[in-house]
Order: sequence, then C-alpha cells, then structure tokens
Amino acid sequence: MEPLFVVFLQSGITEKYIIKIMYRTNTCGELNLQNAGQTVTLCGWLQRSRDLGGMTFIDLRDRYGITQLVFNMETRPDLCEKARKLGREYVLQATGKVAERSNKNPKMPTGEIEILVEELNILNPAKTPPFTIEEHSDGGDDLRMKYRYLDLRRTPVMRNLELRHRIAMLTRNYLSDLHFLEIETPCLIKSTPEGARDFVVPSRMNPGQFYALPQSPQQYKQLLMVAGYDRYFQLARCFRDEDLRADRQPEFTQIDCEMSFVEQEDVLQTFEGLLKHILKEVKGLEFGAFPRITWNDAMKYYGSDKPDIRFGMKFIELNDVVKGKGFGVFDNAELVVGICAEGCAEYTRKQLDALTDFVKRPQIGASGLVYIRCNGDGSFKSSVDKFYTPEDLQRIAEHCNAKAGDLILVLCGEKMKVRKQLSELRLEMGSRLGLRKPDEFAPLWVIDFPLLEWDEETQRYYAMHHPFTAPHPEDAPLLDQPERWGDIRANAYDIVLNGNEIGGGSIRIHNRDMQNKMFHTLGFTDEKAQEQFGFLMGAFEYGAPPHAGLAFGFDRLCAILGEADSIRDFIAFPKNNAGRDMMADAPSPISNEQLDELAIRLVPQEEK
RNA sequence: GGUGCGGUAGUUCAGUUUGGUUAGAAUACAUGCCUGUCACGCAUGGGGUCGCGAGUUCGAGCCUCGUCCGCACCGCCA
Repeated sequence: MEPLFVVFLQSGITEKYIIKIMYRTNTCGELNLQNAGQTVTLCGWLQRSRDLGGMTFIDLRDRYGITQLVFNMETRPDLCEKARKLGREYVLQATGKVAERSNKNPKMPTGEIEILVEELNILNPAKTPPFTIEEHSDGGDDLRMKYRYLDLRRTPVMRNLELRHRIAMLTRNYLSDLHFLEIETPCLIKSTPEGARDFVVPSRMNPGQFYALPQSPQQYKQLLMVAGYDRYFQLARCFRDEDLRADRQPEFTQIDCEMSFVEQEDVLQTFEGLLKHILKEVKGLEFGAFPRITWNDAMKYYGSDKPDIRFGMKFIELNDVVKGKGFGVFDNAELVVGICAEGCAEYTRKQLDALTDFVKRPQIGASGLVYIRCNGDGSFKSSVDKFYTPEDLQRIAEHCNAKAGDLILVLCGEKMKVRKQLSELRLEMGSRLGLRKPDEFAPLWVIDFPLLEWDEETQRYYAMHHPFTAPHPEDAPLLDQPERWGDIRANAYDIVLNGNEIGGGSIRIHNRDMQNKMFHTLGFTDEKAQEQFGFLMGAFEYGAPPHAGLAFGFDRLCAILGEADSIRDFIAFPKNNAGRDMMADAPSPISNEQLDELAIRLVPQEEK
C-alpha cells in the first residue's frame, strides 16, 4: 500500500500544505529499514507498553499495523516519564526518527525498526477496555458485542471487513464491466404476505397504514427490466423478520441481479463467472465449469438441496437388497438408505453409540441407526446379524462399493424424512473425518427445483422460490392438471458452496396468461393478486422482456471465503440471537408522543 | 413455539459429581524496582450480590422450582 504521504500528494494537495495539516506522515504498518533516518509522525492506539525502568517501549497500533516507539531515560527523561504513565488504548501522536533496532523482532513486519520519539501528544486518554484488543481477545461473545466498537479494533475483525470490502469491489467492477448498472431501490415498500414475515414501518402521514422493509428488491428489479435497464445489480440490504441463526441476520446484504433477453444458461454462465473471478482474486483458486445437479438427484444422493461436495459419501438406496429377509423395520420402511464411511470399520461400540445418539436427537429424529462393519479379514459384523446371513451382508456391501475396513451406516423410514436425517449424519461423518476443510472450496449448481411445495398446515401449494418463477417449459402443461402440480419443475437454480446456499434465482414469468395461471394455482383470487402485485402485473402489460435473475447472500459468501462459520464477524454491527443490537440496546420502547403521532395504541401483553 | 449447553473477580475459567472453616487460578488493574523489551521480568496490593427470586436444610456457589440473559440447533427463513 502507498504511504499516506504519497496518497495525499496524489490527491493534488501541495506538499507544503500537507505538512501543515497532516496529523501523521505514515501509518503504523509501513515503515522499514529503508526509512531509517527519516523523521516521521505516527498516530494510533497504545496496544501495550513495556516499562523497563531506564527505558520504555510502546507498541502503537493503527489499521495498518504496529510500530514500536522507544523512550530513553538518558536522552529524554521528560518524555520517558510521560510515556510510562500512559494506559492501554490511549490515542497518541508521536514524532521521531526511524532507527534500526539493536534487537530486531522477526515476528512483526516493522520489527527491524523503531521510532526514537522526540515529541509525544496524548490526543485522547482512554478507560481500560473490558477485554483485550488483541488477535485472540480474552472477551466472551456477548461482551464483545456490547462493546462492538472495541471489538472492531481487533485485527481479525478488521481483516474480515476488509475482505468484505474487497469482495464488494470485485463484484461491482466485474458486473460493471459486463454493462450491469447498480441501481438503488426503495427500502420503504408495500407489504406482501407471501414468504418471510415483513418488518413493518408505520406511516405518520397515512394513519393506520404501514410500509414494509424489503425482503429483497424482487419486484423493483423486475420493473427495471420492464423499463429497459437490461442488466441491473445492487448490493441491496434486505430484511426478514424470522428467527436468527449463526448464518442468518434479520438485516443482511444481497448481491441482487437481474438480466433481460437471457435464458437460464446465460444467467448460470454470468454468475459462475463472477464467483470464479472472486475465488481467483481472493483465494488464488482456478475452477473449471461448476458441476450441476438436479434437485431430484441432490435429494437422492445427498438428502439436501445444498449438498456439501467437498467429500463423497453419496447415499446408496438399499431397498432392493435388504427387503424380504424378515427384518420388519426395513421391510415396512418406504426407503432404506445408507452411506459408506471409508476406513471406519474400527469404530468402537462407544463411537457407534455416539452416532446413534446423534441421529436420535429430537432435532434429527431418527428412530435408530443400523451399522455394518466390513472387517479387514472379509467378515462382517452388523447390528442386524440376526436377520442377515454373511452372504446377505456381502451383497449389501458390494451394492455400497464398500471395501474391507469400511463402515456402512443405514437409516430407514419415510423417504423425504430419512433422506434429511441421513444428510445430517453424512455431514457429521464428514466433520468427524476432517473432510470438510474450510480452506477447500467446492461450488455447485442445483437446478430444476420444484415449482410448488405443498403445505400441510394451510392445505395449499406455495411457490418454492417465489410466485414469479417460470415453470420448466416441458412441465408447463401440467399446470392444467392439479393432481400433477407437485411434479412441476421450475426454471430455478441455486448456487451452493461447501454445503451453503450462497445464491439462488430463476427465469421469471413475463407472460400475463402464465402469471394468472400461476396465481390461480397458488390460490390467489384475481382481486387479491391485483391488490398485492397489481403494479407489477400492470407493468407487464406494457411490454415486459423475457428476464431472469439471481441473488447472492453477500454476508454468507464473505464468511465462507473468510473460512468462518458465523456471518456475525463479517458484519460491522450485527444483531444477537434474539435480534437485539446489544450495543445500542435496540429495539426499545418509544414515547407515547411518538405512538400518538403514528396513531398506534399498544395492547398490554396480558390481554393477548 | 421447542431442544441442548452456559451464567462464579474487570476478563477467561476451576470449584457443582459427594451441600460444611476465610470461594481459587490465570490474566487485567494499581504501586514499587529494573536500560533492549516485544505475552518483558520481579515484588506487593486492591478486586466477588457465585445472573435474579423462591424453596429444601442446622448450613446452599453446589440440591429443587421459577425467572432473566447469552450461545448452538429444530420449527420458521417465497
């Protein structure tokens, strides 16, 4: 990085003026032996001081690094006395000569030099912080959230936010070069009941009426297509009033994109290109064409619509080889399915019990786990030896491609449920075997999602993606056959990285008849469709081009590339588990005056 | 809405299994000594509503119930 001085010069300010106005000539991360002899001024925070009696060392920290300041009792007793009184996190300005150290520290980039301080200004004293501002802080999660502005001083968090900035710039430049325009869409919009819960904002000027915050700029970006902005993107803030997770915040950022006059292949190529570009620039990794898998196959082989393909361990369906041998649990099951864990035949009883407990946890809900050990001597030991002869087990092992030394784990039950359960077990085994390395990246497209999803509770179909998603052309006729609605594929796709859904999109419906048919399928009356989506439907009558789009979860993408599990440290000011900002203590009650102005009356909790 | 784990010094934790004298450690902080440290070292010192409330008991940091808070997960997240 350029020294600060040079950056200022390049900005066109004259040198004479700079010296007068500049707090600092250099940052704390850029000085080395070549600067020896120069007089410099640095500013920063006191990271740590070491008082040796006759001399005092201070580590001065800023965003760019740490530089050591030296104070000597013999040469400047006044400054040395001053320096030894300073506390952690004091804000300092120090001027002095860059000098070669007699004892160099190879562990730090500036370790060959130090500053012989001639002038020291305390720009601001500081209270002792409640936790240490270091690479590995001694602070717990909630304390760090409460004092987030201190946590943000720590280098790991700074590096995360720098990474976020880099990915944002790479994205903007890449898409801009492809003629995409970044266009902002409103945050105060109309509430629509489909999908996630809306955050809602009362309107003072329209008493009793509310805006919603966007769950995504979906309808606006489609209107931009109607308006002829044929390539749009936005790093868009989105809001969803749902429960939080480590990788889910109530407000989050999407790389939101839409294109006109394209087919699915164009969209996939464009955004595969974007992700390849980011992976290359950030990680130095080059990829060929990303693998693609249909949703049906993803469910069949991984039990998940976002498979982690950093490792194999694909599902093997076993109905044909296990049924009819008198083991009622298998015989009565809709699906018997297993995975083969290579080299795990040595698993002890205790380890197998732990796995059984894992799948029986209420969150997963399997009723039991069957194992088959393929011993080194070619024999088998299983939890169902009573029902299966060695020859039966041999046949199952062959079906699973299991070798001597492998362990076959089998679950059974209702098809979709057991797939989901085995998916959890597969990921658990992957973790236990160290196959889910955070510095390995395995992107994947999942295509041909179902268009509709049956909801037991409300007894109706919902759009799996959203109501503007086009059906797969081959399946469109099935919209006229309600009994086949569950089989209709959509022209929808997700992009998956290391078992995380990092993006998704679809071809949109641009034809009025098709859209009407879709609303009908979803149980919307004409009036309701008109009320909810009227402005979009109206726009579509004035010449909507064929269009399609995709949105990346930007925070999640940053966290994965930052090799972290939680997105919180890639957001400057995140919310906690309960959606609270622990630093600002939001949300909070508002005054009666504010409520009156908004024409809102609160109902006491006990009346509910 | 549900499940699990946790809450003890400024901070991170031990102590809870088996209730029993003055609740410990490390680190941070303060004071003093120390001229080449870089996790400096040495000495001394201060620092506690054991989350909160109720109960059991002669006696509760420890057991029971309730409650609040944090984290992870299930449901939810078109």
